[in-house]
Amino acid sequence: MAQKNGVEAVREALAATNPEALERQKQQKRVGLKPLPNATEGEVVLRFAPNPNGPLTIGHSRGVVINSEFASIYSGKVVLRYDDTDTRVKPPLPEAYDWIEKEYEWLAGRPADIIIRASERMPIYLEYAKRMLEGGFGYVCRCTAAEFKTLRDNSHVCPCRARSVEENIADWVSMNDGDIEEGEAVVRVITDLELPNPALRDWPALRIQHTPHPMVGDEYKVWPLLDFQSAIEDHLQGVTHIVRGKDLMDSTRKQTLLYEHFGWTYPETLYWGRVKVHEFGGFSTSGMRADIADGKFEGWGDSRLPTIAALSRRGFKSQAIRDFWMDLGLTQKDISISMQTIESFNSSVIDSDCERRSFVRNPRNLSLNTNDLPLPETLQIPRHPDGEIKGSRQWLLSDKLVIEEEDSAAQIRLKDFADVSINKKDAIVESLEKRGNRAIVHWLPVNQGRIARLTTPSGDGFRIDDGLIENVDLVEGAIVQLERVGFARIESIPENGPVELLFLHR
RNA sequence: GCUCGUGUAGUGUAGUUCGGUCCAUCAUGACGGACUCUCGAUCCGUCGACCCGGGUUCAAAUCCCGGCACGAGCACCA
Repeated sequence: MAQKNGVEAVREALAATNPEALERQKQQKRVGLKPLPNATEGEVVLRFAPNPNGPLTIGHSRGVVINSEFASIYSGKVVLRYDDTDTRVKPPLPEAYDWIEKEYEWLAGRPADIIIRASERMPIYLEYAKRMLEGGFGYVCRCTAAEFKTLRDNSHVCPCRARSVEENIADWVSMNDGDIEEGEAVVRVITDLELPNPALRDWPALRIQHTPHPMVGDEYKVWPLLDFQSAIEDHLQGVTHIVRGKDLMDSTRKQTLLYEHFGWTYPETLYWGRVKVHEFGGFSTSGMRADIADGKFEGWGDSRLPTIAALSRRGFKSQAIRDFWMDLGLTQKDISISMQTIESFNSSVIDSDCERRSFVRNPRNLSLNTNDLPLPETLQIPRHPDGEIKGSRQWLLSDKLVIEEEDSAAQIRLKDFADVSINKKDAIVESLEKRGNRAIVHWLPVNQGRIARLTTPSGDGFRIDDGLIENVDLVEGAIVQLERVGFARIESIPENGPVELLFLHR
């Protein structure tokens, strides 16, 4: 119509039939999370359930941020639950429980409302397993994994299903007594074998593990798998909404089947997609754990690792990580993002309260030739160029100074000081006023500097820049912006030896 | 292979429920400029997208059908 009769004709037609369409606002980007389905203010219970086989990674931080944000929107609660019911494949790391608790609090800005460890609640899960067997909707399967897979893939009934409740209970007791070896029995949930997704058919709920648990020892011989433990616990904690990765979609379906057996209603469930960061690839906790053991990394806080510990150590603020995830929102799309994006959020958070310092890499020594011009004895340089931080740093001028070798040019401007020309080992002052468009470089009077070393994660290793840092109010742990270099964290200021600087980002 | 999910600029993201000034939002990025005694910050501008093909309709990013691509699950891991 618009083509034939013009836009006005469309307007008129719409005015007659659908006036609202004309008043539509210009598009705007929705900010914040979409509302949770079926959520009641004050009654929302969410959960964040990591495996404590290592500290939290960037990947986990999405779960912390999204769940805690929803909780805050609805004045709800978040249950921090340690899913530590695997003693062998991904065994828990005892220190990780405390780490995760602290990292959760750091990321969310407040502690989790409830903290529970699955391994401490084993009697409950075992009791529910027994009820399942007694109720006839679960059975002990003595097939090997391979045998069962063949049956399952062909929708054939496992012969173990035909056994009586009494036989099942007898096996169950033997399993728990440790009389059946690992791999020789498993408890399954009875489902419809015609389910289109083979993964759901008679799925395994508990298996035998004789390896001692790092936290509770060898008290239990039968351990629940994630889908069983998680399902029971979500119900017990009154979880109303589950927000998790979409790799767990099949878990939702399995757990829903179990809920139906028990007569419970499954929580509302939302998902996010897989995330990769260009610089890191995926975030495998087990992989990192192995690499650390192999000595490839210095520890969980190694600045090359995508752990929260490393990020925080380098100087990323939790606010930036929250802003980042909130900007992404909750989508099921698999994405691959760049650290640059997170860095940009971090810059916005830290720039206005980071003091500036001069750090001269690869220093070239020069003598200051005053050229008979009257020079001040000291220089006053702002701590922050935009006055976000009041006050100035004071430099005592001396007759020796350094610039970066790479900045060597015939004529340069020593930032906040003077135009000089370089002649062999001399820096000859030409003017205190800035004239022309010569390059402005950062520099340092030699006696104002202190030996320092800047470490930058680079590929599999590190890049080290030795240099001189401005020795004014250096505070261990502080993040400063090294002029023309980038943000860095002051790692340590030893009595003797170089100040250690860890590069953050530009 | 089977099951499930997802496709909007380089990267992310809004809009899709309920079709309508949507020549499609915002951020980040790249490029250019202004400002600034940092290569930072700030400001201005430019670039750049509805997976493909049909269909319904006055009108499709949005609804329908069919493809294609990508991802995940198919563990006695979480």
